[in-house]
Amino acid sequence: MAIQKPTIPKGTRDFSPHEMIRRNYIFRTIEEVFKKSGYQPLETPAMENLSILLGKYGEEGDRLLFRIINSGDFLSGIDPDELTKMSARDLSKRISGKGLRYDLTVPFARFVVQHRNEITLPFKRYQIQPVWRADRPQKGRYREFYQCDVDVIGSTSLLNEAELVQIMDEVFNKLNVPVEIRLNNRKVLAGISEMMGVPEKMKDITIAMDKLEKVGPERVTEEIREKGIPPEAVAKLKPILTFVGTNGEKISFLNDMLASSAIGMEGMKDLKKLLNYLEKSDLSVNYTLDLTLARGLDYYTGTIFEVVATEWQIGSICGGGRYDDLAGIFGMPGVSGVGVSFGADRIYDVMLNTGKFPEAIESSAPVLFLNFGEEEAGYILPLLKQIRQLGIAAELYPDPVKIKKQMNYANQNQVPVVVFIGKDELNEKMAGIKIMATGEQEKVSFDQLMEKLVALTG
RNA sequence: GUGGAUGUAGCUCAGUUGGUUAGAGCACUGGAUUGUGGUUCCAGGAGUCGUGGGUUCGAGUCCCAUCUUCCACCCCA
Repeated sequence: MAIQKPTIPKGTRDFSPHEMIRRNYIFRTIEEVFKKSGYQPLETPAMENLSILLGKYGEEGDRLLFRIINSGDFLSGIDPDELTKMSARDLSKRISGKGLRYDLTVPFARFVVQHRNEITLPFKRYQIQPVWRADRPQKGRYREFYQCDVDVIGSTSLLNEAELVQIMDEVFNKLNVPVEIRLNNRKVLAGISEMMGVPEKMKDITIAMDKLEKVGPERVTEEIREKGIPPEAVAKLKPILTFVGTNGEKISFLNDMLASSAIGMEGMKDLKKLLNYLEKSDLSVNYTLDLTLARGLDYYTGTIFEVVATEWQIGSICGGGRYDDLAGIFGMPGVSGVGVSFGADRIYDVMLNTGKFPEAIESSAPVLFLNFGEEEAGYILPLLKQIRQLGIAAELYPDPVKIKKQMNYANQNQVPVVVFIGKDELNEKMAGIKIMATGEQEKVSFDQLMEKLVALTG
């Protein structure tokens, strides 16, 4: 058999030890913040039944779902004549019943409904797992990527929204990534389309509005007109597109604009309340009311969030919102949830490109014992056990190869402290300690060795 | 899903209008230094030129297909 070069599927990646150390730093930081606010861990399967996933993310989302072909003879029961006439779309329905999860929110809603008798509402959970989308890969866009979700389900209080903003604030503070949090409310967007007299066109309008920052007001109104919305309706939207002001000014402006829309006023009430909570939350991050923020996922109904890094353009690095009906779709109506998702891979890209990873997280073990031979190694084994019991990561080079090579290993792995115990040291009952950064070397008695290593690595 | 670029050693890249055995730097391995890394010097290994077809006496170079990566659109973390 011909040897073929090994490859991995499009849009997937391997993570080297160097990358994993940095990725784990991100995951750890995020998880700590989640835990501190009382969220509990949850994991769900990589695959879900397609009936759970389909129709939750809009038409585009259905297209981007990875489908898993049925096991066994998946063509049995399909008439061969029929097969040739079938569209790829219809065929996929017949031969696949499972798909890879597209996000963590829908599986969470499914979990809540399925285990409703085992959990108490409100239920707060976090979930850090990969998701898959059959999108075309680009910068900051992968087919397999990690989401870090926090959600609370079974509470309509806007205190939950405020808590999520606090979490975003703390996470990005800890990671030292400057961001701007954008807020909006789907009810306000519904109010805007109602005010325009075309409530049924809300989706078209919001998708177009979402592009305002990118293409400008002219192109937005143009796109909306192309969707068959009458000019007098478009004219009503214009002042909203061009309005500039503080959060407070936007609120009072919209209050007047949406006075005739019941749902719009409801959204305004929510926004006002949330902004009021946020003022009292002692936040250090910038948060702005962004009337053009739409969010693509179909299931959002209330508050929506999006976070962008201010120092590196890569799209949103965190996003989410409130969903009133997701549990209802699975047969548990009247249970509202709200949550946000941190995009770990994009956060990694931002931190990498803006140099935010701390140096201190690099080294795997701070102490390396050099290997001078069988006898010396035997002597080092109990020392290794001792130092590890003191909570310091340490390793013994496995082969008695040239010291130059062992030193090079220490250098490459950024080991800060190297311990020499060879024939000479055994005779003197002294250990050599070398500080790699400075090149300094000293000898200490075996009695003092542990104490010295603790001092050097503490 | 639409449009456009890209691919030569582990990495970053040279390679003339198609013409002998495809090069460099870094990295790696060995030596100068039989117990001391990050500097220097010397030597060495390493490439089915993304893959598969085609044109040609002859293809890394031209043509077609396909895959990868990247960019824009769509959409999104």
